[in-house]
Formats: sequence, structure tokens, C-alpha cells
Amino acid sequence: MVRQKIQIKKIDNLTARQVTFSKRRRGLFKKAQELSTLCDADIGLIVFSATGKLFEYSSSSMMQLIDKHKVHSDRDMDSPDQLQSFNLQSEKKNYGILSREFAEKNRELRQLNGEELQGLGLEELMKLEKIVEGGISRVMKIKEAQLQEENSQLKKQSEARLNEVEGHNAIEGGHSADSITTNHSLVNGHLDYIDSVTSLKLGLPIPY
Amino acid sequence: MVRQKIQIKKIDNLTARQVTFSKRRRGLFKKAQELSTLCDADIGLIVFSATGKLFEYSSSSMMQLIDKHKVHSDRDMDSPDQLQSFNLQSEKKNYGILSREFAEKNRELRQLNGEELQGLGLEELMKLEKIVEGGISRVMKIKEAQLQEENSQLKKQSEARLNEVEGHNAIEGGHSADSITTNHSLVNGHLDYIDSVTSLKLGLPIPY
DNA sequence: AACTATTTATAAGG
DNA sequence: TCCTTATAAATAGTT
Repeated sequence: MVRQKIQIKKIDNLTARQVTFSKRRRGLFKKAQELSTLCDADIGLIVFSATGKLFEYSSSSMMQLIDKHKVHSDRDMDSPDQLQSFNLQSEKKNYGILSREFAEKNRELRQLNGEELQGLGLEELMKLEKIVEGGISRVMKIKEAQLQEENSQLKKQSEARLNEVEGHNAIEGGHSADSITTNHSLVNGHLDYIDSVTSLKLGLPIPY
Repeated sequence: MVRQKIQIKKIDNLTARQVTFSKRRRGLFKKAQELSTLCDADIGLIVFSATGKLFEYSSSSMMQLIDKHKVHSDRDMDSPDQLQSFNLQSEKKNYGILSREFAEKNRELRQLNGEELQGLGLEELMKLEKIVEGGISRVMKIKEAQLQEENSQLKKQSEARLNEVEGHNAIEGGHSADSITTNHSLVNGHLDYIDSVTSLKLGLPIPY
């Protein structure tokens, strides 16, 4: 475009490419800033060099801008039908990417202090419950479901034993061998559950 | 800068501003694309007009680029100390913003199908546990802790009753009034727990 | 939207 | 990386 007009294709010579990258990058950032100032626009510019180095410009805060961008991108994704079809056609992400996304999400969440979150009313919690239906919450809900089930098993069992204890006290005497045997099989089931609880605790320690 | 050089400050005249926005925006996007092609750079450009309209360019995928950007930004946030200080100096976000962020995070998570996530090995689950320490997971963990505690209470109780039942069967006769009374107070404790479980279920229904 | 005078960006070279 | 310089590209103001 100057001493000689150039073609817009990758520059072969490494040195020339680096020089051009440096010059044009500056120019681009300057133009972005000018546009932002002249026209009151909110602009974010992210540039990764071929070697992976990051250069960025934002007229306000890059994080806010990205949030704003995401809200815009999601405008057409809110109906369940569209979500469903998106879900079906989406490619799978690998674990590394997922982990990084979780880390990012949690970095943002840490900006809420614990008390504020824990102090949310029941209604807010229910809304959160509704919003959080996928991903990690699914895993945690599975664990929770296991515990709930375990609870109800234990509850039944406990009540059964209560009846038996009260039976003993009321009738004050011997019973049929059948009822005792039945009771014993329940006890074995119970012990199995204790084992599963123990391993769950050992396998997934939860620090509070 | 042409028929007359202009100052880089907000253009007062609305029409002139809109025209300039249109012209310079095109120029900016073109330059971004050229830089990307010439120097093999990965570029993302987000522009919001003063009226909130979104214009964007990305040499690859904006989502990937933003992910990549986030990973870079987080590079210095990984040590616990730095996280802590960031946490302390961070401003609080309101519930609306939090909700939108959750919604976004979950939209991304939905790209993982349930089986893939549920099929993660124990090690991966533990990593996820470690990563997810804040926000909603804290709320869910509180619920989980309540259930765990309930479980262990029920377990103790159940075992106590088992002992009593077996005592009945072994000794096959009357007991002291004391042991019966002791048992009864435990039963009352138990019923209280059932009540709390019931209200928890009613208050926070979990659809699986 | 098109024109065009002028400014700005930049390729090549040092 | 910075400087120079010739020239291409962008664009402010006008129509």
C-alpha cells in the first residue's frame, strides 16, 4: 500500500511479518480509540499474535464489555425450544475447556461475598435452583439425590425399628421368627448403605 | 482529518456522528481483518454503538477468543493469596447480573451432554469439586451438609434401635423403664428431623 | 451514497 | 525498535 501496494495475504518473511504486525497493530488500536471517542462507542479489541501474545484495548472494562456481548448473543437463546435445538447441534467441549470455564465463572462469583449469597431469601434460592439446571449442579444434584434417597431409606428403617421397639414394649413377649428375619435383612441393607456413604465421603471430601 | 483536520473528541452533531461512526467502523473492521490475514493473528473486535447496537468481527470464533482471553487474564489470579486479595477488593454484583452470568455459564455447560458429564471419573469429579468452591455450589453444599448431618443422625439412631431390637431378641424379656424412656426421647428428635426434611423438600423442589 | 481534497497509515529501507 | 519517505488508504466535509 505504499512504496508498493501489497496483497492482503499472510506475509511469508518472518521479520517483515513481525514488523508489519507491530505497525498495524498500533494503527488499529489508535483507530479503535478514535472511533470510541468520536462517536461515543463502547469498543473492545483483542489481538493474539501468532506466537500467542495478547494485546488488548477496551474503551471501558473488557470484562463488562464481554458480559454485555454475551447478553446480546443470548438474546435469541432464551426459549426452551431454541435452547434444546442448540443443545442438540452443539459440539462437545473437552474437560480442559470446561474446567477453565468453571474457573472463570467462579472467579466472577467470588466477587459476591459468601454472606450475601447465603443470605439470599428462599425465593432467590429457588430462582437460582431454576437457573442452575446443568453442568456441575447436575453432578451435585446426583449426590444430593443419593443422600436424599439414603435419608428416606434410613427413615423408613428407623420407623420400622421404632415400631418393633414399641411392639416389644407393648406386647412384652416373643415374636414370630419371620418378623425377626425380615428385620435382619433390612439391617444388612442398611450396612451396605453405610459403606456407600463412607466411600462417598472418602472419595469426595468437601471442605466447608 | 481531511477537508479539515478534526479533533479527537465526541462529535456534537448527531447526524455527523452517525455518519462518522458508520465510515470509521467499516475502516476499523477492514483493518482488523487485514492485520489478521497479513500476520496470522487471532483478532476479536466488539463495538457497541452509543445506542447499544452490537457490531462484531472475529477472525475465528468470538466465543473461543473470549475463552482464550479469559485464560490469559486469569494467569495471575491462580494463587490463593491473589484470589483472596482480589476477593476483598472486588465490588459486589447484584442479583440480576449474577443470574445472567449463571445463565450464560449454563448455556455453555449444556454443550456437554449429560452422560459425558455424569460419566466423568472420580478423579475428574474431585477436580471439579476443587474448582467449584464459590457461589451456587456453596449454597448446594450447605444443603448437602444438612443432609449429611441428617444422615449421620439417622444412622446413629438406627444403630441404637438395632441394638435395642437385638437386645430384645437376645434377652427375650422385660427391660428397665429407663432404657425405654431414653429410646423415646431419641424418637422425638427423629420426628423433628423428618419435619425439617419435609420442609426442605417443599421449599426447594429439585426436578431431576 | 458519491465525490474529492487532504490527512493518515504504512511498506520499504536505513 | 525507531526514523525516513514515497505512496496507498482512509476519511471530513460537501453535494
